[in-house]
Amino acid sequence: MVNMGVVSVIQSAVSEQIGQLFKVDLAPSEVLVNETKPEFEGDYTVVLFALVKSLKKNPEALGKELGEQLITSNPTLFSGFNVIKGFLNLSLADSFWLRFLQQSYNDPIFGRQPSNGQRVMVEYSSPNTNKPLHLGHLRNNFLGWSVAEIFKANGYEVIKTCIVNDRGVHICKSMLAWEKFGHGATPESTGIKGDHLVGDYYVKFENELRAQTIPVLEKIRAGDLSDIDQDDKQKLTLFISKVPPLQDNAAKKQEVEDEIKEIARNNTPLMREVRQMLIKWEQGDPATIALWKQMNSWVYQGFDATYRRIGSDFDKIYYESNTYLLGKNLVESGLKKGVFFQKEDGSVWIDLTAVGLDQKIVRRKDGTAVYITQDIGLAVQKYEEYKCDQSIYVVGDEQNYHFKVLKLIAQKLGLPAADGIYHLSYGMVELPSGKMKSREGTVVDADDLVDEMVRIAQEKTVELGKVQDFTPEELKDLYDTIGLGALKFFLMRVDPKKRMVFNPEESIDFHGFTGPFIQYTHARIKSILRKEPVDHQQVTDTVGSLFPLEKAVITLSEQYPSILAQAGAEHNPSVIANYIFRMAQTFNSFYTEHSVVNAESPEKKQLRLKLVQLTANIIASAMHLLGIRVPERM
RNA sequence: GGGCCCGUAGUUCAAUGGAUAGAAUAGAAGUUUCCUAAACUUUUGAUACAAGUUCGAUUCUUGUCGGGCCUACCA
Repeated sequence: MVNMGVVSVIQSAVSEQIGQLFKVDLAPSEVLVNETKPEFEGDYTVVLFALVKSLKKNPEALGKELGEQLITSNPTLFSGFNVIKGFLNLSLADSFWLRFLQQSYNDPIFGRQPSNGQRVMVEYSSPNTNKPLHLGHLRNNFLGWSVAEIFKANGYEVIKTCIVNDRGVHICKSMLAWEKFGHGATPESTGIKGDHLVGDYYVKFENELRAQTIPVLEKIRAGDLSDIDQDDKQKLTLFISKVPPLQDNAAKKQEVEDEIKEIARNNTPLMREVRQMLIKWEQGDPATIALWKQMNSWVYQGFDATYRRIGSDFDKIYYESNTYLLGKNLVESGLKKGVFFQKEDGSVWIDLTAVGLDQKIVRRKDGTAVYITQDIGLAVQKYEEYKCDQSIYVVGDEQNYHFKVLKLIAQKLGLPAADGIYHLSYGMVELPSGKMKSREGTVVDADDLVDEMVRIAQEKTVELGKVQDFTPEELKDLYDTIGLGALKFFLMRVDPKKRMVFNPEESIDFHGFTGPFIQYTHARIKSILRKEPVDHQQVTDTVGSLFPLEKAVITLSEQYPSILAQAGAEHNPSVIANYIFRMAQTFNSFYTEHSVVNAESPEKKQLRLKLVQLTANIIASAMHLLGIRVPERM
């Protein structure tokens, strides 16, 4: 890996000295180097315990010997050391930090890697066209966009894509409800944003469906199955027979009851009508297609506005209506290769029991492709179009199993795209009251949330009254910057893999571990730089030794390139969020303790100006990778 | 029934097997003649439980308890 951060320099130096002193081969990556804890003297610490055994030395002696050897062989790097228990604490020479500062302070792309010739695709957002975006989509969009930028920063060419789920029973629900209850309503006639309008009819459908389910369910409970479809009758009878033995097991009983309810829902007149509509859509019925196009176009107008607002963009958009038939020919070739097998009824399956999974259907008995087959087909199409080395799917963790199977099938089929499949799985966003449920109307709408954040940013800014000379356009821009910055930072500061709780009260806070805190740090630096230009002359050792807080800021700055590498390797923007917060925090302490403009000497002033400029560059760069803008003033 | 994931201060989050488990917020106490106080400083407070591996465990293993997700010829 091309990471010549100081940590890897130390690792190499230790590895080399161990080799010379003890004739032992130790890879640099095996040397454990940590930041020295603040209560001890030093900058970085080599942890020696692991070496003690193989070298047969006691930790103290080993540390002393190694420390002396390191200093004599690297006099420009190390200025001192101490050994406590098994920890070798190394101090790095001020001149080293000054050299680093001189090289980096004016580098606008500090930390970014040159092109590595690799191409990666990031698929994210992937909305359904039957309702507007919500809080969960925001986490997805922010993560996807950010990971794409992080990969660019690590030298990859990136293609951002989106698969729009524009067909299927869900959109038919909105269409049917609009037909029945819409009276020709349009976004223009109602003044409602297109995606919200369509979503309203989806809700209307669900409400109507709930009402229709009640009598069906009552009839089932009364033992009358005459209204139930043939295919469902058997399942239903089975479930009903399961209920009485489960009286003591509330959770299990609920599960079975839910299954029964689901069957009841599917046997309402409304659901029958919706399925009829889907069949008409698949047959290409002109009226159905026209209505579908009409309503989807409303949704796209709405989505476009939201995407523009939150800063999501795509290089290529796929539509499920164009891709849902893909993958059928793969089934044929899979059968020939013996990867798949056919059951008596004609359905095609793959047997994954050998790797601890189940059998999975890949083609229905009626010959149509299932979801996973379409996904494989799309993966192939993507590869043919872009030949990406990696294909990252930003999809919620409820689909972990799906992607595991997807990759396995692709590998068994020997597809060239197979090994590059990576599921960036993220946890659900929950509310303090629990999970968001669209059927219960507890979903936090994306547009509403953004509006609310921006509104609070405005309120707070007006209250502080620091930018009263801004034009109305500048103010609007600033409110957007702060409001969206707070929201994005809040959703990305957590490890993507983990579930997270969104508390509306706390997430609108602009203090502490938040986006605005970091934006504010940037604005204060810019204020200094407006007052005093940076002198580009070489900093020399005559400035005197570095104060702890000066050194702390430089040390953190130096870590930025390896933080970017780590964030990329882990597909994890929260690494950057945590880092940049720590950077801002440390800088603020420095800012309070030491004056830049009124520094003790002209040399110190120039040193600090460079330090301050480097910090501003890093903050702007890191925040950009999170999709967050930083203001000149706030 | 089977599989996967998660339990850390009141709350929301950190911690490649390494030093006395870090932050933020909430609570308590301070800091504006000085580059923007959306800031800074001090302070109270946590590894669900029980064994095991290890010089050393929040981290690895097993069990218990508590939560989530998957296990559809839905997408």
